[in-house]
Amino acid sequence: MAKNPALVKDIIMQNGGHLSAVEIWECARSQGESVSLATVYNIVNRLVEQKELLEINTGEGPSRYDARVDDHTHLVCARCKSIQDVDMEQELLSQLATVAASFKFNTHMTEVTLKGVCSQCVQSLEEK
Amino acid sequence: MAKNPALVKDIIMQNGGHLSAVEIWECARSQGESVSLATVYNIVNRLVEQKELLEINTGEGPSRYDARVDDHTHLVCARCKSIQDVDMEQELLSQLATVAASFKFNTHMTEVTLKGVCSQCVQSLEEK
DNA sequence: TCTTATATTTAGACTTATTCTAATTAAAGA
DNA sequence: TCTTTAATTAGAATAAGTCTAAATATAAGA
Repeated sequence: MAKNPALVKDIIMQNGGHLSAVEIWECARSQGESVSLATVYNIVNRLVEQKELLEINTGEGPSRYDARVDDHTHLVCARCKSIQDVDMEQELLSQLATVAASFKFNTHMTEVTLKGVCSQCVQSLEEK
Repeated sequence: MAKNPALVKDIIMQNGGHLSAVEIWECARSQGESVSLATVYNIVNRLVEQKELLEINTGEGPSRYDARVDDHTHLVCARCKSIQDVDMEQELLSQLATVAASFKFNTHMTEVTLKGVCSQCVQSLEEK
């Protein structure tokens, strides 16, 4: 993988923005990059620390890494496991920050996740 | 553990409301209940399905189970790993639901988690 | 009651996701 | 070049949870 953690971000962006470590690894290998899974984990962990990637944990399956790192909401489909990014209103964010501050909680990051069924899955369920 | 999944909920409530399966298990044993970890997992999984417990996944360490199941926000401390429940304004919830609906996303549940440092940890950090 | 059927519990093997370790390889300085 | 430092690696180790098949308990029927 050479000196290129940017490649990891590229791979993620070229593939919908939300990949697991194993998916990144498979993808890198399929493009002829010789890299070990351990290195992929090393790189994504570093990028997460540096806030260049966001780690998403849906509570099922492996962590996935999001190339978009600004505050936003995730729509996680329980059926197809897809993750959709949605903008978060600044107002909503500041509301949450205010609540947290009232508990003297020093917020570092805000995660908003809606779990449910995405439009495509709703549709394919209706067709049956 | 006899015929008593209610015991699991009791244990959780008597211990701050947010326990992992292993913690529930240890606690049950320490009160003289003979139960295996597999059974604890069986019970909590069933209770989560029945929406009598909420599974919380902080992305670090094991899942924890929350005895409070209505929509609310979690303040997760990165330092001491504590989880604090905070009421969620209905307005905020409906805002999120509206956004999701605009993507034809069929929301089943809403998770809002703020990660940061809790008041106690902020304090003990300042003392140094 | 005894017998059988059904449900619950269990220990331990297994799986998955991830980290750790120690060896190897590559890069950078002197 | 030789030496030091950093990056990468394979594979072992760990953690969390599930699965399986046997054991145990419970319930139901005769």
